[in-house]
Amino acid sequence: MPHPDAADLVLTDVLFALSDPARLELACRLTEGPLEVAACHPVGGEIPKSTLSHHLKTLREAGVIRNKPYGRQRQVSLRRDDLEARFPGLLAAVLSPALTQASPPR
Amino acid sequence: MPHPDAADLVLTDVLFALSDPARLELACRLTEGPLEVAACHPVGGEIPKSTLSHHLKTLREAGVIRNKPYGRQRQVSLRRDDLEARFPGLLAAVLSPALTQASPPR
DNA sequence: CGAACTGTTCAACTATTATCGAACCATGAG
DNA sequence: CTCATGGTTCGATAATAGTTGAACAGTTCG
Repeated sequence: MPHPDAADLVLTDVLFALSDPARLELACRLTEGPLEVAACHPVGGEIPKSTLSHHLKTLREAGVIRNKPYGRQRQVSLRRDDLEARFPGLLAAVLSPALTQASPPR
Repeated sequence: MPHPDAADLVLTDVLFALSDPARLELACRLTEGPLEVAACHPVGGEIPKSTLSHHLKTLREAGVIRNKPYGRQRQVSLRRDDLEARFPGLLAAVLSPALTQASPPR
């Protein structure tokens, strides 16, 4: 299961991966810590496994997340350091408005 | 020719608009100042007018650029202040790596 | 007015992306 | 080994995005 090197991250690929509401929302939740794939379903409700897996693949191939075996499941985590090294400030700038938008208004 | 209000800018739309290499490169050039549409062609070479107009539409509808009549042509400009107000730091985080990537490597 | 100039819109086509069921693969438990 | 569990991959279809020529619209100049 291939992950791009930190130095090879492509900005347009990262932006594209985060330009989908479901993927952006997941990236936000991953700032809290790693999740198993089963916990990566959108907040609204369950989606088919294959659809979820496709979104994870998009994020992984762009270098936004890491997806590694973890016992009989897999652990999904945000590649914070790699993203910060390659695109300083980007993650904060993208996720902070998304987080405030997600939190309950008032 | 509709432009979204600054308060209505949608993050995923902005990210999507900037996730295309040609559009991202144009956004970079617009940091230098406004351009006429004819000057918005990608650096590599000319593209059909209708294709260029389509990319400008994508950027405009996302709220990244403003496109206003200017004599017999149109002036294209970056909506820096509006973007900064809605998504602080985003533009800098996105364009600074793109700018260094564009400048001659050494 | 009428022609030239600058861009946008339209319509058709192509290409990429999303969605989802079914088949498949690996791991751990019995 | 066998079976259940947790996820990925495959293949087909639907939806969205990109590309482009041609037609159209606004502005300026003669």
